[in-house]
Amino acid sequence: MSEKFYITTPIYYPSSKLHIGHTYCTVSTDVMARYKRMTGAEVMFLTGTDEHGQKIEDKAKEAGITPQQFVDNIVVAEGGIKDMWKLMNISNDRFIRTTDDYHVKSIQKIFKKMYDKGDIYKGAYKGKYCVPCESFWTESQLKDGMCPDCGRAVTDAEEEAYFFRLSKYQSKIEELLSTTDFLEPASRVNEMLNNFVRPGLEDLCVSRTSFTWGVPVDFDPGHVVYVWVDALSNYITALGYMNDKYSDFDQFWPADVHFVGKEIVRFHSIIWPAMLMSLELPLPKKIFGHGWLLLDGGKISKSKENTTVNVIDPVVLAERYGVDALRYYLMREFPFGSDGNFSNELLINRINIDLANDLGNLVSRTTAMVGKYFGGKLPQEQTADEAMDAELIAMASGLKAKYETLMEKYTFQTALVEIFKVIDRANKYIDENAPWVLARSPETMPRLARVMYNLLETIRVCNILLTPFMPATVVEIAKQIGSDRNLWEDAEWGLLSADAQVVKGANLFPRIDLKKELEALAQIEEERKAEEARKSLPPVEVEPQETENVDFDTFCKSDFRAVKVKDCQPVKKSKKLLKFTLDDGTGKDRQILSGIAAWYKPEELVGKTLVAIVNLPPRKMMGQESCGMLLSAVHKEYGEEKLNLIMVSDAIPAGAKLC
RNA sequence: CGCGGGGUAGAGCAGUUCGGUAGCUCGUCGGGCUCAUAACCCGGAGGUCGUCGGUUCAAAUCCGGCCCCCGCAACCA
Repeated sequence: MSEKFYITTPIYYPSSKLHIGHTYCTVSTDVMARYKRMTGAEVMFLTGTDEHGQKIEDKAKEAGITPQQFVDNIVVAEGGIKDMWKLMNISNDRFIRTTDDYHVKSIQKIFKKMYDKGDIYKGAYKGKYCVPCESFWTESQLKDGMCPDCGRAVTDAEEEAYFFRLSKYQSKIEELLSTTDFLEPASRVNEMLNNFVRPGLEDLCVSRTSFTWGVPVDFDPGHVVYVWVDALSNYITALGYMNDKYSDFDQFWPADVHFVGKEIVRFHSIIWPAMLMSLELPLPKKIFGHGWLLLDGGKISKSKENTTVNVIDPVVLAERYGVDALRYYLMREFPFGSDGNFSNELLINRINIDLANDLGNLVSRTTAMVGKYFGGKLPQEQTADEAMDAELIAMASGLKAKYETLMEKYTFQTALVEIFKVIDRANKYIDENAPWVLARSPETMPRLARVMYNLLETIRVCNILLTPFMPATVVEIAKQIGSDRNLWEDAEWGLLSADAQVVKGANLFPRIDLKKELEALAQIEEERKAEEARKSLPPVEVEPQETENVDFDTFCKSDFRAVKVKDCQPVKKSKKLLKFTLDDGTGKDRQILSGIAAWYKPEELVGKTLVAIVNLPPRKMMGQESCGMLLSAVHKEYGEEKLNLIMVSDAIPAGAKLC
């Protein structure tokens, strides 16, 4: 009986378009799934979408459509998530949507089962409530003790809700994380233990009454199941747990691995196993938290205003460079498990160096020579040269075992590095043997034939191992070298049939002009941004005016003065604050901190005459005292906040009162 | 002492689990080749592996102190 392998991506939240980070995660999972399938395992590869929740309900309302229509647009409509995975050549066996009927019914049963067991109980959700917004907030979400949305006062309030007894499983979870390799990479384990588990797990609120777009709690109208139970359970409902839609739960559960982004490691390594313990089901064998793709801005464009010049739309990138090139880059550039910097420049360089210069060129020069010297078919008479051939053959022969070890550990980057070491060696082998010299004399033709054969064999073995990463390209390469031995068990030396028909095909990976391409991408991105802004947002937006009057005396108490900037510095560790040393006419320096670092460079403000209110009580920010506040005009352009400091004529002396 | 990640050649990174000649890509300088996608191959220059101390025959790697950077958080009068 063959080994089974169940692997999943997270189910993504379709509140807007997916980006390259989602692609990264899904491609990784696909690579692993394809690898396992290749080795003969019975694979179940699941991905999907998490479609409920307040945010989607709100967005749908905004757009004037039903939540179901809204998610359909993003998930199944043309250019939606399903299309995107098709484009990326994702080989998922199943796609679950939490709005699928069978899932909804299963969730209700799961919820009931945990309730009947006593692991879910009815309690009160205590929090701060903003009446106008009809929203609950936690203490930490509040802004200066006020509603973060509207800025108005909040009141203590309680709402009836269901809770999951997470606390009950504390010690079991702690043991699971600290004594097994359930969660990888290990660096994430400490994070979980120190931050969440050891301080104590609190019971988890698993229902809401504040919105309706969710799975209804069938025994208590008005309540809907909150994200934890609804979303995490997808991994079992998609196999048919508590539903009739599928029936392979017994075959595939427990999952062999859940690939997840580091932001949701917490849910998968703490809440999910606790839920499964409650349901008395086996736990998945592993949670693997991969890293994030970070964007490095400002590298290409120096402009402060527009730092995001990287096109990160995977569709655009795949269209321009090919799906396989993009897949390769994602898997080759970053160690799976830690963060990496995504940039278009790295992408293009990687394609040029590895795929065009090394792999593509190797295939090209090899097939060209077999065509040129032998008309596409190698003769039987071949002469080996032990000294010349040994290293190449050894490397190619040993590759499969190395590769397997690395793939089993999810170290995709290193696996690819190993393959390309062999490809590099083959390029060198050509130089060492100088086939063009061998071709000059009839006596050396048998040797030439052997050299060619060794090259074809090397390409064939590498090509097989590249299958999970570049599923389309490997088919083309196999065709060019005339190989019909392309399976996992064929990744051994010496299997290419004697009468293989070699044909030189089109270039697999044309070289890309880096400079031109970066410019083109920057332009696409700019156009896209402008387009979006025009479509969805007003060009200029200002705050609505206050309707309440302020009495004259109160107004007069505010002391506004002209001040001159003597010095201005960024505040350490703060992205937003600038520290001003000001001349306010009193002869004593005044220090004010202002959150405007996003709009101004410190040095450009020195010497300017600004307006400040000087009789506000001093306030500490980031450990420093701020005495007053600088006045600015604020508005929005295409949804983007704009801020302009009030600058007045330098003819006005420091300390002049404004009234 | 809020939590975590990191500091290795001009740039970008691997190596740190389990100490033993410091490696890869780009760039740069010089050479070779002409089969190939102006690609390929060889060689050179360039590193006190953040810093100080400890353990050791031996430290990028283990231990301790410190400095700096980046996320999260906080702050944003």
